[in-house]
Amino acid sequence: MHQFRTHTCASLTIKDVGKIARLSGWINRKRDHGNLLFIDLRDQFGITQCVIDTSSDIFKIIDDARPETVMCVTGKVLQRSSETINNKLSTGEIEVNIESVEVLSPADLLPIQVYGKNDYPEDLRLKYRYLDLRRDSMRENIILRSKVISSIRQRMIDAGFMEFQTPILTASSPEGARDFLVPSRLNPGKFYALPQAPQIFKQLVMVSGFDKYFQIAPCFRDEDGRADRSPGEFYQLDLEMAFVEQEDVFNAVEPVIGGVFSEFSKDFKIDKNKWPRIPYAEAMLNYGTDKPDLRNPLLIRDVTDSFSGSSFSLFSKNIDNGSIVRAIPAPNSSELPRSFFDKLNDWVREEGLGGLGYIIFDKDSNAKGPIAKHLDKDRLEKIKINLNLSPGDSVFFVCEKKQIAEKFSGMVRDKVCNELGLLESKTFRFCWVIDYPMFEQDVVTGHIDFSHNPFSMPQGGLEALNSLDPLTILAHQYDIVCNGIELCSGAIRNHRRDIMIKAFEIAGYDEKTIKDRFGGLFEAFRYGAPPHGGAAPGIDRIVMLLAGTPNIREVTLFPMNNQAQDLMMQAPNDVSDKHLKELALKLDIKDIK
RNA sequence: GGGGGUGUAGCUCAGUUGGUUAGAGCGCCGGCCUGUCACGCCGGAGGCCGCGAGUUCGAGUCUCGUCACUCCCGCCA
Repeated sequence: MHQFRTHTCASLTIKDVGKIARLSGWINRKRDHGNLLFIDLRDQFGITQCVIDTSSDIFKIIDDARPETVMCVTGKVLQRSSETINNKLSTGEIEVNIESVEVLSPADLLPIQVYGKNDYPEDLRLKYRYLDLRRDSMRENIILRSKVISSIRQRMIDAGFMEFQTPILTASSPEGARDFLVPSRLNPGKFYALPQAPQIFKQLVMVSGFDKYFQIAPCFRDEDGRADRSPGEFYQLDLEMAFVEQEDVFNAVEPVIGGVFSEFSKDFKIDKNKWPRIPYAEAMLNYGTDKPDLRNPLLIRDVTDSFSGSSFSLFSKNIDNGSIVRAIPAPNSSELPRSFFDKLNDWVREEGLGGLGYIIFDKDSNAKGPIAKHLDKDRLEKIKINLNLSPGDSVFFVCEKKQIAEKFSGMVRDKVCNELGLLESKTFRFCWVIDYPMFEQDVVTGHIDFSHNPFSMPQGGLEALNSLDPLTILAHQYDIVCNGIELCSGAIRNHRRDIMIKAFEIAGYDEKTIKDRFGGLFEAFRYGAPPHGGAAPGIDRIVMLLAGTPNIREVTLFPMNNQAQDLMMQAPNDVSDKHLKELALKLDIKDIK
C-alpha cells in the first residue's frame, strides 16, 4: 500500500465500499460525540468523513489532534445508512472507519481559522497566506487562475503563436512608470531595471523574424496600489504579430479572450457577436470615459446648442466662455422624491463640480425643475429629441469645460444607472475602444506629448505628421474594455525610423533623445523591420472578473499589501553591510524620511 | 504626497448622555454525550479598549496628535 494515500479526499464513492483505503490530508473539522468522533479530512480535491470510536486504542491520538493537523488514516470504506448521507459532499455516501493513523505534521493553534466563512483582516491573511489559501474561496480562485492561464496558453498556441521568454533584468526605460532597480555587482554604480512590460523586446522579436509571439509575462512597475492593481508586479498576456493591420490583431485576440470568458464564466451572458469598435471621441461623448461600461444603457448627449443664448444665464455665460453642456438621461424618474435629485446634486458638489442642473418631464410631458422655466418650448423639445426622452423621464446637465464636462457626465451616468437599477446583471459586455489621439496637450504648460505611448503608428503615417494639426492625429492604438474595466491595451507599432523621428520631434524630442531612450529598438529598425502590432491583456483583471471579485489580492497567490510589503516573507528587508559594499552602495535615507 | 473609513478578547462585532466588575458569537481549554456533518449541552481561561497627550471628580466613549490597515485622488508610456 502507498505510504500516504490510495485515494484523494474526493475520490471514494459507494463503489469503494468494503475496500481498505488510505487517505492523507488536513483535519478540516472534528465533531466529538464523546464515544464517537467524526473527522472531516480535507485535501485540495475534497473532504471525506472519517470515523472512530472509543473502543479503538488509537482514539486518543485523533482526539488530541487539532484542526489543520496533517494526518494519514487507513481504514475500511463503509456505506453510510440512508439517513446519514450528506448530499453536500461528493463522498457523502461513504465514510472511512479509521483503523490506523499517522500524524504527519501537527498544527498549533491557528491565527486564522481555515474552516468556516469568517472574514479576517487582510494583514493577518497575508501574513498567514498558506492558511488563507487552504480556505475554499481562495483555493477556488487560485485554481481558476491556473486554468485560465492554461486555457489562454493553449488557445494562443493553437492560433499559431510561439511562447518566448524575455529578460527580467534589463535596462531602465525612461518613459512611463517608475522602475524597480537592481544594482549590478559586476558594473558598480550601474543598475538593471525590471521590465514594466516586455514592450521593446517583443518588437525586437518581430524584427528578429518571428511571426507571432506571446508570453504570460510578469510586469513590474513601482507605483502605488489600488484594489484592482497590485503594487509592484502583475501579469499580462503579452502578444505581438508581424505583417498585420489593426483588424488582424482584433481577430486574433477576440476569440482568445472571448473564448476564455465563455469557458469560465458560469452563468454570465457573453456577447457572441463581434465586439463593437468605439472610437475614442465617441466614447468620451456617449459615455464620458474611454472605459465605457456597456451594461449601462444610458447615453450622454451634447446639448450645448439648447442652452447657448438661453435666458439661463448661469449656463449661457459659461458657454460663451468656452464651456459645453452634456446631458444625462434618467428614465422613469419623474415620480421620484425630490431627494433623488438633491442627493445627486450634493454628490457632484462633494466631487468638486459646481452643481448639476436637471429638468423633470412629468407624465404629461410638462417640464419642471429649477431651470425649466429658463428654456423656451423649442429648446426643451430639442433636448427631448436629442436624448430620446419620454414623458416621465428626467435629464441632468453638466456645464463645464469639455474635459471636466466629460468626466462628470460619465460619473453621473454611472450614478444614475446605479440609483435607478438599470445595470444589466450577470453579463460581460466587451468593446474595443479605437482611434486614440496620438498626442495630447498639457492644460497648464501647453506642451504637446504622446498621449498613450510613443511606439504607436500614427494614422496617416508620415504624411499626417507633416501636414496635420498634431492634436487631430489619431493613433493605431486600441483598448479592450469589459464592464467598464480596461482589460487590454495595444497598438499597431511604428516600425519606421523616419516616422519615429518626426513623431518625437512633434513631442519636443530630438533624434538623440530617441537614441538615448530607445537606442536598441531604433537601431534595429535600420536593418529591416516588419510592420507589426499587438496587444497585452491583463491576466489578473481577467481572473478578477471571472472570479467576481473587485480585489486583485483575491486572485493572487502571494500578494503584497498596499505599502508594497510582503508580510509573510517580510520583503522588502534590510541587507547586510557586506552585501551593500559588494554592490558599491551606501544608504542615505534621512533625506527621504 | 493628499482625502475618507476602520482600529474593543486569537477572530467577527456590540458597548446607550462620559458613570459600578467592558459583553456576545466563533475559536481555545476542561467536563458530558455513539450518527454528526455550522453536532449539542455545562463550565473556564482569555482585554495596554492601537499608541501618546489633553479635558474631566471620572474617558472604550469627548479633543488633539500619532501609528497600522484599507478605499479613493495623484501616479500607473
